[in-house]
Amino acid sequence: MKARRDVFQAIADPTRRAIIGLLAKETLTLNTVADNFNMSQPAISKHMRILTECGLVVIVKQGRERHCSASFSALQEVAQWAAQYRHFWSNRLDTLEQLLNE
Amino acid sequence: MKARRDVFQAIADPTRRAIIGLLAKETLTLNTVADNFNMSQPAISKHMRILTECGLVVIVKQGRERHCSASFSALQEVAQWAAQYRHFWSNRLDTLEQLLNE
DNA sequence: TTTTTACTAAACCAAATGGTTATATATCAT
DNA sequence: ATGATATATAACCATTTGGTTTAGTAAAAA
Repeated sequence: MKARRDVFQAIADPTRRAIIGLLAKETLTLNTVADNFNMSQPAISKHMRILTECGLVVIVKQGRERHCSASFSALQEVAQWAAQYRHFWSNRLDTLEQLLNE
Repeated sequence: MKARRDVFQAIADPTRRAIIGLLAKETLTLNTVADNFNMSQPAISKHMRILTECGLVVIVKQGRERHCSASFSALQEVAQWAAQYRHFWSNRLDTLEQLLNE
């Protein structure tokens, strides 16, 4: 697995986006997260590792359990990247879209 | 290559994000785009195909040239997905809001 | 102390990704 | 008609991805 994680690459996977969605509601243990998906616990463990490596999830060890919480500040990079192009779809359509919609 | 394209997966690659950045300034032919990167023309052709498949780029054939323009409405999905978690990092909301209101 | 439980780590695998080079094709210029 | 240009397509390749199963380990429960 790659050493340095990128948040854009982390959210590319739908399972990982779903994990973030779950953790937005509440902190969950790794196994509880895994219960929500149709895949093995080690698979979720791997996804969780990717999410922690880019700062989207923080894991707190509590006994034998791993309590996973989302850390949304890492999403700012994504939000800002998308937002820089916002004027292209907000006030007006870009010229090409205008052409296509005619 | 996968049949159905996902915008999250499309923007996961830094080269493709850079292409979007270029096309935000102006419409460019495929070769002109390729000139901006240290990779072959077929490589850019492939990236462009992924970008068109998820609606982020529209290509207009003009003679032997392919005029590529960004179509940013596909980014709304990304912006909205990130925005739903915005209140979690709202202490820095002012910065993002400034950006959005530009 | 023994056995569950919660998780990690390792070995493995098929498929996808991101690149290459070589070749084909259509259009434009001469 | 011939050659150059813009791009596509194909074949190929190494690496990454996303999953699996099978151990191992540490903590809790019995």
